[in-house]
Amino acid sequence: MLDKKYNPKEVEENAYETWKEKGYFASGRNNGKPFCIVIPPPNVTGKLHLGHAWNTSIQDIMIRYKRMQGFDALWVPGMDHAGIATQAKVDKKLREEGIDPRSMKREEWLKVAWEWKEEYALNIHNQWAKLGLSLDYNKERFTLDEGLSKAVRTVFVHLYEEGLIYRGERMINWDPMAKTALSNEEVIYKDVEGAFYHIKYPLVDSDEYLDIATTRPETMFGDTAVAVNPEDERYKKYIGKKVILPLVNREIPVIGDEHADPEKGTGVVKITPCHDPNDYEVGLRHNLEKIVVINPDGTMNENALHYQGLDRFEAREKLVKELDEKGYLLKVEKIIHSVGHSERTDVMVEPYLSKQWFVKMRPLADKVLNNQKNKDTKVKFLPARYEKIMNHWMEITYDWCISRQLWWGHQIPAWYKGDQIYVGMEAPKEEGWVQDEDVLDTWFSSALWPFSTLGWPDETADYQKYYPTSVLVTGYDIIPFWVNRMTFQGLHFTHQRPFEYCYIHGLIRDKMGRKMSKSLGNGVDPMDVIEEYGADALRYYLTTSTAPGTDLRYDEEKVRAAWNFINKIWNASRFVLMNIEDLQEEKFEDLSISDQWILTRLEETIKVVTRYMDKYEFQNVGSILYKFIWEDFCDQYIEMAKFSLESVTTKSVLKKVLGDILKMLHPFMPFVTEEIFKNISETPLIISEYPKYEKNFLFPDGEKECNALIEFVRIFRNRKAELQIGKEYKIYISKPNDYRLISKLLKWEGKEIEEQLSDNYTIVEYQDYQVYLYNEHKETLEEKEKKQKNMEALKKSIEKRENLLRNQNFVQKAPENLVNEEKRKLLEEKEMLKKYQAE
RNA sequence: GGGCGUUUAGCUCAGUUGGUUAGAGCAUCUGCCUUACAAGCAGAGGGUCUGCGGUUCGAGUCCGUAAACGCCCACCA
Repeated sequence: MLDKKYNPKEVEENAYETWKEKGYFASGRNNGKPFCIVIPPPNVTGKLHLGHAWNTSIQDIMIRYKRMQGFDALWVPGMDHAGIATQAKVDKKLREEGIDPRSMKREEWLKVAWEWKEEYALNIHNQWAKLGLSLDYNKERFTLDEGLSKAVRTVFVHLYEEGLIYRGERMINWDPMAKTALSNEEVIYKDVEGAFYHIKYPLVDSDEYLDIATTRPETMFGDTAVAVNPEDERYKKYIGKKVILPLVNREIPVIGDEHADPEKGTGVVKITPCHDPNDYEVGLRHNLEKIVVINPDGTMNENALHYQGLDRFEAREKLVKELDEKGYLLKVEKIIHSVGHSERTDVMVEPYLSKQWFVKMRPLADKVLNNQKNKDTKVKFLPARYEKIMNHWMEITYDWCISRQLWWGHQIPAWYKGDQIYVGMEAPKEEGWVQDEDVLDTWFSSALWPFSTLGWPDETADYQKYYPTSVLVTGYDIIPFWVNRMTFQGLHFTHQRPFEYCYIHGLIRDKMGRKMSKSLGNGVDPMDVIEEYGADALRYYLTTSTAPGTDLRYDEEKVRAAWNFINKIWNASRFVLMNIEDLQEEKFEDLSISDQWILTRLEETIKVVTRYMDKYEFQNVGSILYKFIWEDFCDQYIEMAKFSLESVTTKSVLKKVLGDILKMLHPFMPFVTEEIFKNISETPLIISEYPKYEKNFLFPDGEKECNALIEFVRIFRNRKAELQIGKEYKIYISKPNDYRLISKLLKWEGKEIEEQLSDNYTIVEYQDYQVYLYNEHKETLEEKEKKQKNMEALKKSIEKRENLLRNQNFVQKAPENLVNEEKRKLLEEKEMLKKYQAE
């Protein structure tokens, strides 16, 4: 029997271990159709946040639902090594211990990193358990494990051989803090305060000068030209002349190039090929000299005169001062402009000329775009509009810079010997080959996740059975990083989409709608929420509060409301359990109208819930179950059942309805439902069969009759409340009917009288039910006003309906049942009005 | 500059291919300790569905347009 109070801590304590030990999370337990989800692997950098809790709860609902429906459900767990992020954290930890991480040997450092990984993996496992996620731990993978590394090398070698991976010197995004290259997707543009520095570049052999506006004066040491637009009347006469680079006193040419926009700045732009992507292009067109002035760590190098060794921002400040003192600074205009920042370290990204590995994107992106045109093979987004985001990125794509100057990751399978280069699965056998020091972008391995976790490139049984996967669940923010890349790698290497559906959810925000972040201090730890309200309440709240694809504002009040709902279920279950203790064999004979009503409502609920579950519209499932359980089952049926608790039929119905409710709720709130279900079944709920819509439990006549009864009770209570009648009243039943159930429901404290009295009564009626209600007090003034209002509303409604029915367009074009319905209502309203008038 | 989203009750959000009087939770008001649950029960009030125009017998829903807020992309000397 259940405790008097619902206590999530007790309920959730041991269930997870039991499920896990008994093997219920494991795939391959039955011969059902495969249903597979691979978890978006969390980074081994920290703890899971609310976004993870949301993301994984959604997946667990899908998996538990399909498992109960008899699918062979596989949910693949795993984690991501998260290159830059993890390396940054490990380095930070080492520095705090007084160790310079870069002074370590690579192997030693990796040992520390793996220890870090183990520690955080344990942490994540504990959190998954708290959340109740039914992951198949037999299949767990890590992006750096052997199998996945093999997949990574296979893909790299293949793409290289196809010419889709190349090595080249390009302008890339450089993170001076992590000292590594980044892909374009890892650069976040932020508005920052900066300035246009107007600098005087004197023309050679002339008193004239050009006014150059730049936001980055410190790169001037690397200027190798000044550009004007060839169409610009103001400046085209200077093309071919030379200017003197201030302080450096180097002569550089004035060139004509369309990159110079007459509308922007002063119309004259300095060209620094090594420190600006556009300037780099200009440099190539005009064959300009390339001068690097900034070191990989963001300090100025030997080309920056006496600024050598200074940090780039410090150098800027001092240089501007010097230019001013020497009369080269014309003016400083403060501006707000957007500047690229590293996603992980948040430092300003430096455009940098560097030799890196790239994936040639165009052919791969085209595969995605073409595939999305095919209805049968495309990745189906839920909601569908997110397909546009994928397509957009695939249209504008750039070559993907995949090499990272890090230690934590898959080392690039390329070896060098002098000018020779070898790319292969293993190191060349001969002496003297040295492997590329760099590792691959984390997303390079994540992109293979849906098939590498299932054993690819080997044709394993799992790969054959579960691939392509059924659904991928992720937030819209990582479509460009991850969804796109999985899709093109999947299409290229497995010739199939990696997942049939891509279910997109939003981001979690705080109550004010702001992103949760450490700096704002508005983050919420899901473990704290679980501690207070339980995982079931958190899961139900997260998964039923918004429509797919929209953001969620975290609101503790709503978690409390979810808790409340569970408490209600708990109490209703207690009531049922304490009354079915002696039930031997279930019988569904001689069903009362209330039995028929709840059974019919149950079947209808099963039908609709199943439909929405199949569409993954959990918000709708949530509200339907909430209504059915709280209003239909608790407020109506249980109240009616109280008057026939000794009946085997009533007990049977209570048990059946409760059982099916628990089954439908289980994917959302696995712990509490399993705990209650123990009391009514030998079979664990997690592997029980999901309810099926059964027509032989539909009783439309009984349902209708019971609806009338419920409606009459509602009206009676309503009238009684309006008339402010207390316990003292008399009733006269004017139409013969079975009023026993009603009298119990209404707790008619008043006296039933045998004949009708003449005054101070109100008729309460609905369909076949009619009673005269006598109160001690006269009708109040408000009551009269109310009646008047009702009459007016009725008259209006009647008029509206009459007009509608007079409209031949409506009568002819609208569906017949709708027209009939209108007619029926019109009659009903007219009759009601008549009665009002008669009173 | 290009694209997307949001705008519905005091607050947070639902609202399916257009079809009863637009719903829920929380909050508010009234009355109840009715023995599963007072974290509850029975009732009540509260909406120009952002504005304007159109299509339609009928629009919160479809189309056009304007506004506010938010997001993504591009540019940013």
